[in-house]
Amino acid sequence: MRTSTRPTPAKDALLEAACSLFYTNGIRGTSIEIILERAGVARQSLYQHFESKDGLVAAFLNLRDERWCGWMNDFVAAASDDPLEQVFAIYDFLEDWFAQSDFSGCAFINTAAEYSNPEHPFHVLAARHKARVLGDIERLCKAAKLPEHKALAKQLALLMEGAIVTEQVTPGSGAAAEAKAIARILIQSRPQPTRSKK
Amino acid sequence: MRTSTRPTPAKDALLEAACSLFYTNGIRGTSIEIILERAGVARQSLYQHFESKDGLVAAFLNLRDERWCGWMNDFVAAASDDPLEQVFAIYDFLEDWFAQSDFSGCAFINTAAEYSNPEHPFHVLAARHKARVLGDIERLCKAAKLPEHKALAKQLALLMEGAIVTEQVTPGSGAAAEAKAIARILIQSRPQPTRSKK
DNA sequence: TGTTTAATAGACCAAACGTTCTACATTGGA
DNA sequence: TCCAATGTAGAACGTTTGGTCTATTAAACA
Repeated sequence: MRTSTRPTPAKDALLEAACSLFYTNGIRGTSIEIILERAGVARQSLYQHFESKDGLVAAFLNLRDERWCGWMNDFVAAASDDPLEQVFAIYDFLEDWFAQSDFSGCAFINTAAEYSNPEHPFHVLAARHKARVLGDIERLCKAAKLPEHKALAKQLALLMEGAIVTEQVTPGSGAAAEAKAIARILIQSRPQPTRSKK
Repeated sequence: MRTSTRPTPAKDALLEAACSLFYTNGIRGTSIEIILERAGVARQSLYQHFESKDGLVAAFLNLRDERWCGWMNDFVAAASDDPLEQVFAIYDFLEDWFAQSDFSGCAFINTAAEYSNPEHPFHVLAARHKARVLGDIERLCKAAKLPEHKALAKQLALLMEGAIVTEQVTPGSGAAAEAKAIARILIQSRPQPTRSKK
């Protein structure tokens, strides 16, 4: 057997350290050395559980995807019972996220930036994450009975990306509230749901 | 004298190579070695004209800022005589840019992602570029006599960022047209300029 | 003409990096 | 009790990286 598959203390510590360091310092900006130090784990343990740095990166991206989507969905679900309010709560979630001390933009945008080739495995994982988020937003729009919910979701997702990078490049710009305001206008200006149709 | 200051063939070749490589492969993803090879220039020539890799990076960022803003302003100016149409032309410019074969997102967003610390010199240059772009958009909005032109410009800039990263992570998503459509809605839903006021 | 100045080629260096290897300790079942 | 799994510490390896040093050439110019 080359690499273990079920979690162990060392593996967990490594993933946790990788998650934090890859996120804040980027992938190329984070050395194996620093990860080992942060995790308080022996060198060999890394290669016991991951076949290479790239393997650890992939694990980080998958974990981050799972966690981030969980955070957003949990926040939105807890924000209100009204499906329409849940849509707007997306941007309240962003505001919370931006206020976190270690906020460094979106891990997947950053990864796609570091690995520009769209066919690079890491870039593919980034695109997959964004597709998943878009799906979540579509679900919220549908639940709120908003007309053309898929088209609207694309717009709301674009606003989200805009808010994230604006806040990343220029912290304190209040981009989350800005995006929320735009979202409100977009939804208000929508054609009303035609309850006729046969 | 340590480093020359006026342009020379070798310096130009280096800057050109750096501009292209730093943009598409990122800063940490681009070695001095590859830059020298691409520029067809001797190793020593680099350190004759720039005090270090970081110096070359700074030169790249300044040049890129100058050029990109020039591209956008030229495009917009050439697009129409109508100031309002010029505002919308921002997103036509994006569409053109996205279609370029070497499109790799915004060099400054990418740089801010690679150097997450907002006080890092490169991050600062990124933020300064975005501030400059925002200023350009404000100018366009003001020329189009759009009410609350500064607040509107912030929204239009956010749409721009959203379009850029959406297209970067998921090429072919048509984010430029999407952003333009949202911009249209935003401008239409604005309060009309009150020509009364005293 | 002789002197800068910019350029070249390529050896060299120390550090960092990802990775492998060896040797040893702990621990929980079979 | 013994084995296998999981862990540790740390040396070592080959490569890459950013940067320096030396030596040489070619053109600009007073």
